[in-house]
Amino acid sequence: MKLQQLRYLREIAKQKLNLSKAANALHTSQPGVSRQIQLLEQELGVEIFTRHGKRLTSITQPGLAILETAQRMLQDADNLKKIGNEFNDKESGTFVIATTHTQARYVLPPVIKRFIERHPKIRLSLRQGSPIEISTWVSSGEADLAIATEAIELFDELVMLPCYEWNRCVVVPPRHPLLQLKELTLESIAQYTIITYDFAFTGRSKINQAFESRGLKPNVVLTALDADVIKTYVEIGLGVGILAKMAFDPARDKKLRAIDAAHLFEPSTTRIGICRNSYIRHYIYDFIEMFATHLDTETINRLLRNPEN
Amino acid sequence: MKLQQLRYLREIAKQKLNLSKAANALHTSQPGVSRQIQLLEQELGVEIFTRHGKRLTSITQPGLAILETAQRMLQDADNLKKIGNEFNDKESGTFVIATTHTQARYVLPPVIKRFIERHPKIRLSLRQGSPIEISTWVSSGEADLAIATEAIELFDELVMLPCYEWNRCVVVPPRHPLLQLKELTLESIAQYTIITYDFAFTGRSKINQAFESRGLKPNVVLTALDADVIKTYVEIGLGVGILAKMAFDPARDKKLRAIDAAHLFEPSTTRIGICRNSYIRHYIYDFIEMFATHLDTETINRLLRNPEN
DNA sequence: TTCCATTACGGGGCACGTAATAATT
DNA sequence: AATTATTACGTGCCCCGTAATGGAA
Repeated sequence: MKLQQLRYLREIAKQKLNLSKAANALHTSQPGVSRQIQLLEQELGVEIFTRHGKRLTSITQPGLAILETAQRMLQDADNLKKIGNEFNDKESGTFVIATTHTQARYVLPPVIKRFIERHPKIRLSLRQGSPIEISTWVSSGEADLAIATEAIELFDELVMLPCYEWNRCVVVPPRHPLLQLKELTLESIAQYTIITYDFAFTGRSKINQAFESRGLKPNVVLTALDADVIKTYVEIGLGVGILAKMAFDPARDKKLRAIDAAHLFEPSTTRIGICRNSYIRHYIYDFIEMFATHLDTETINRLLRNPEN
Repeated sequence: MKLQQLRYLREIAKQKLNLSKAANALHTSQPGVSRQIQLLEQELGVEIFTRHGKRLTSITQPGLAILETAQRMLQDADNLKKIGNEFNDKESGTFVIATTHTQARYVLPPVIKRFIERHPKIRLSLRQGSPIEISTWVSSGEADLAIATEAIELFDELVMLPCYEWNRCVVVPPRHPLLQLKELTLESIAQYTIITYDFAFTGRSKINQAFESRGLKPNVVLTALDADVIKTYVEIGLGVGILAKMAFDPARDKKLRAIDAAHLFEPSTTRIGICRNSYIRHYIYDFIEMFATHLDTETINRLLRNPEN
């Protein structure tokens, strides 16, 4: 059994059973891949794929089990390389953070500034996407870390590290009637059209819950992928915005006013997602601790071992 | 990077850094091993071993990390083969149970009888040893399962599945004074010389605890590795025996009398130890469920994922 | 007809074995 | 002197790439 064969296998699965595409993606020849898969099947004594004549049509039951194990082996092979780099040259390497707009725009900048000051030789990159995309990237090894608020509990191979809780605010144009109220209520908000995050994003479900629990049906006229869009539409008077408090900056957003809404919605927790089986280089530990000071190396390791404590 | 290289690495570590012995154990040549290790070190960019001239003297820090990952990869490689066999021929295979005397002699026989009736083509073997040895075998993959009562919590890579609790009894020759008592007490036992299990065996520590908590210093004249030896010496009048209740069979042990001692000593729990990352063939699930009916496949899988629930 | 997997075949790289060497104990 | 790791060197296997073939859509 060769690691190559497992790489071929993984790529075929990734390319939805198209062997030619897999060969292409791996910059090798079609026959080579075909042959190695056959050899692997022969060695293990089972068919990994079902074939209709000369097409791969599906993965067999043993094939699934094999694929799963193969993926872990390949990840470990990557880990070996990471270990090599780690001790080889501690201060260079790559670091891919997958995150959502809100984090990238409002939370991460100061952290990243400190990080690149401390680790100038690390090639850092940010990949922005939806929570689902983010999780996929991390679990496939394309990214090292996910930072998001929702929907990353779905992936088995990711371990979630709670970082901090945050609340929401309501943003309105200056002189908006809501600014006159002594205390902001859900009922008063519901009188206006609402602009907020898209579903499956930054704690959107918490907003829905709050309104539903009071029997209110808010009129959401626009859902956006990021806070900047929301603010823009609030500015032009399309409605009131509900967004994460950290996404409002009085110095910057002079054309808007924010009203604290912490008492109206459940707080959300932002988490770091990290692939359970991946080797963690020292600068990644360092980054995590910068981002959430309570997550020191020891704590992280404990959480990685016992996911649910 | 080649799996062979990792095998060489693992074997060198196993042979305490003696490269020649490793080459021998793997039925290959010394230079081949040496060379491949060098290539691996070169590829990963770190030294795995420290060398004094031409001797391997120790494993470096990165070497340790590499070794650990390599071992998991090799185990996964084994798992792939197991998966192959599993689907290839469901009813043949091998099954090595590592266990202690007490289990092998008094508990396992009926279970094993049923097992070989149901899976006649499986090559089953029992390996008897001390709890430490047993754990080592399972964690190194030499055995599939450990069945024991103590000391198997020490190995990180083993998951323990609690099977059943058991208590102790005191065995004495016929017409022994202890048989006249209305109720057996630790004080009355302590008046006699005692024969029981060796340290680190079948719940020996529970026995010590009980006496100590009453401020008693029992006079243990003989410690044995198994119940048969204990019984033999009790028969010849050397003292009273304390052993697992299941190790006394009135039909067989006609020259002895047993007195229940469940109220004197904390019960012990017998557990199955299984290597966290190994692929479990269906007949092994089957065996475990025969041994402890509450451990069905689903329960086992859950425990494997969340070790401590 | 096109796309795609498999079979056929040849070349080159590399893993392994034997032999020789060097360094420790 | 004995043990043990490394270097030198040749051979054979096997992986891979090109070309050709055979099924599916």
